[in-house]
Amino acid sequence: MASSSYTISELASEFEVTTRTIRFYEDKGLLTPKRDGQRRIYSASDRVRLILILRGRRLGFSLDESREIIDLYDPVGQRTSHSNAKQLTRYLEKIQLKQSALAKQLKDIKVMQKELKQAELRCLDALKNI
Amino acid sequence: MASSSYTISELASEFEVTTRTIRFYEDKGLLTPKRDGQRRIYSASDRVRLILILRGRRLGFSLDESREIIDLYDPVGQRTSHSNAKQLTRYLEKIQLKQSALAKQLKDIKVMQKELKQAELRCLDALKNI
DNA sequence: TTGCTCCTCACGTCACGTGAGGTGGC
DNA sequence: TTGCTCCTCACGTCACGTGAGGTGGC
Repeated sequence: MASSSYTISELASEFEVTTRTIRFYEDKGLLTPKRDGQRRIYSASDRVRLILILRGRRLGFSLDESREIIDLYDPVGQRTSHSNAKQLTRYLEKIQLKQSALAKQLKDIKVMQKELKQAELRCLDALKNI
Repeated sequence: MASSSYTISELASEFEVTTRTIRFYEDKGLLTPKRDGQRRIYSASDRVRLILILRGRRLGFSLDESREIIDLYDPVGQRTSHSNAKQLTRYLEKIQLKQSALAKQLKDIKVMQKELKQAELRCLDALKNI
């Protein structure tokens, strides 16, 4: 495959964030693009990490939580820290914690959707009766 | 029904937030409790507003967005601002905007759940093969 | 008097927004 | 030279966290 690299403004416009936001994530150690002189060069994997960070952001995660999520996606076995049972169990617990947090959020969304639906109906009804 | 009023610490412990957080919402005009001397007295409707704010917070909404949500729940017809078709249409549009935002968030959650499930399986598999 | 809960500043932090001022190659 | 995109400070903002220091009634 061809060289898949990106400039900061390419990523910024693709994901509709400011360049400041992307630089901020680098400052916090979440992204580590290469450099061409002063210019930042982002790889395909940098781009994937950014996608994960921004999805976390949309769900209200802190950067530390997104950092964890990225670590959780890291394939098992590619890191020596996962090579023993103790680490794997700890890792599994973290995954399950995130899962229950997501389940709770899903519940919140469904409740809010139901309530908005009702508000919509009340509104349509009021419009009809004008 | 009996007097349903609450102290700040009662609400704080019920919803697991700090009293600072609740006072902050008052500072921003989202809550307007009565006073008994210096002490704040929260009504049942203050409590409902707090519930809505905190649900918004769990979904990553800003306080201004939560303020809008609260307004959207406000029953049609109890506010004169809704008495004409133009206002009702504007209101309906806002509801539908929120609905599509929630739909997007729901999608994000489902993707993340799927990925965490895969990470969980990889992990369980690695544990089995130790 | 001691505890407890409440209160009001007020400075700190996190995740950026928003200029200010400067550089580099078509 | 002019534009464009990139860069590095650095101060501002939002949503609180976290003490500091003080009050009031059992």
